[in-house]
Amino acid sequence: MDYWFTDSLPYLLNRAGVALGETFSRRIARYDVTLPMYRVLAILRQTGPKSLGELSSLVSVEMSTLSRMIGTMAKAGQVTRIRPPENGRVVSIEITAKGAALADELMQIAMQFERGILGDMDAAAAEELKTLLRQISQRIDRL
Amino acid sequence: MDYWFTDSLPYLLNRAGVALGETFSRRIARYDVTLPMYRVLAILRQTGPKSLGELSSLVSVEMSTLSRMIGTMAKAGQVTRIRPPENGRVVSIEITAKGAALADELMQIAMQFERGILGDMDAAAAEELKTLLRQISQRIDRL
DNA sequence: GCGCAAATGTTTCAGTTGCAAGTATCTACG
DNA sequence: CGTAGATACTTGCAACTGAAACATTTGCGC
Repeated sequence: MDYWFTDSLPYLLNRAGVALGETFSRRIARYDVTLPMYRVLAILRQTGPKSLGELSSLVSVEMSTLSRMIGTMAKAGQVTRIRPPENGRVVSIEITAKGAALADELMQIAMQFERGILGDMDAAAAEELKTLLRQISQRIDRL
Repeated sequence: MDYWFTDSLPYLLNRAGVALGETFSRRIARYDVTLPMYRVLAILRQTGPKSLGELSSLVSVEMSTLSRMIGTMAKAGQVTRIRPPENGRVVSIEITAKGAALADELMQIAMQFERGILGDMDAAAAEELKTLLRQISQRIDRL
């Protein structure tokens, strides 16, 4: 046997991802923000308005799910939906001042969290890890 | 700004994990097996019978969800639930011959899939990546 | 310009999930 | 022994999800 499932990339990736996600979710739960919501806030905050479709692929969430999520975030005053006059099909999602403030606060927590995880890990190794993860995503998209 | 969300570890990890999972799921869909089911089969196949609780933590799935999943897998004749006489609380999940054959077939696909992903990536780099992922999981469990 | 296909979101509905409560078994302690 | 508490799993129920149907807008071919 030259293949060990528990040494396979998808398994290890899923395991680490779920563990990270659960832990971080608990840490931001008191803000009444779920992890995917945080991702939306962070991306809007750092890269400006996005259409639903763009957001969907950026945060890896189904568009129908995201549509509803944006609805509740809009109700909470964190984002707004805008129909740009130049293209009535698209919905541009923009972050509000309130949402931006929240995003800033949460990103502080995320920074600390990531530092805690990478901790004493070699900085170069961490960078290498990230590069590999990016390569993997790209490779799959192209597959 | 010294923090870029889309360069953060949880984001990259989730992105790669979701992409990998979706692609592989599609590839095994014709066997009527979901990705978590495949994980259960592969683990049982390679490491022998496990209790529900053990399986739950190994495949990162809630026990209640897993309990129902094992129910449908049992109906499909892939696994059996056994109450060990020496401990009536536990349910030992064992893979059947049919399940084992299926697991073998799916693991072949998984091997090819992983080779396709890692592709021309440096073997040492891939090993390093896996080591880092293991470290991250451990570090979180201990956190 | 007009009709029709494609693009982009939203809604509906059936199926799934996760939490909390329930059940069964075991263990420890008086 | 008997009973309180812990452990391991299952089930009920409300909330959530994804696929498909729907609605709206745009752009293409004629």
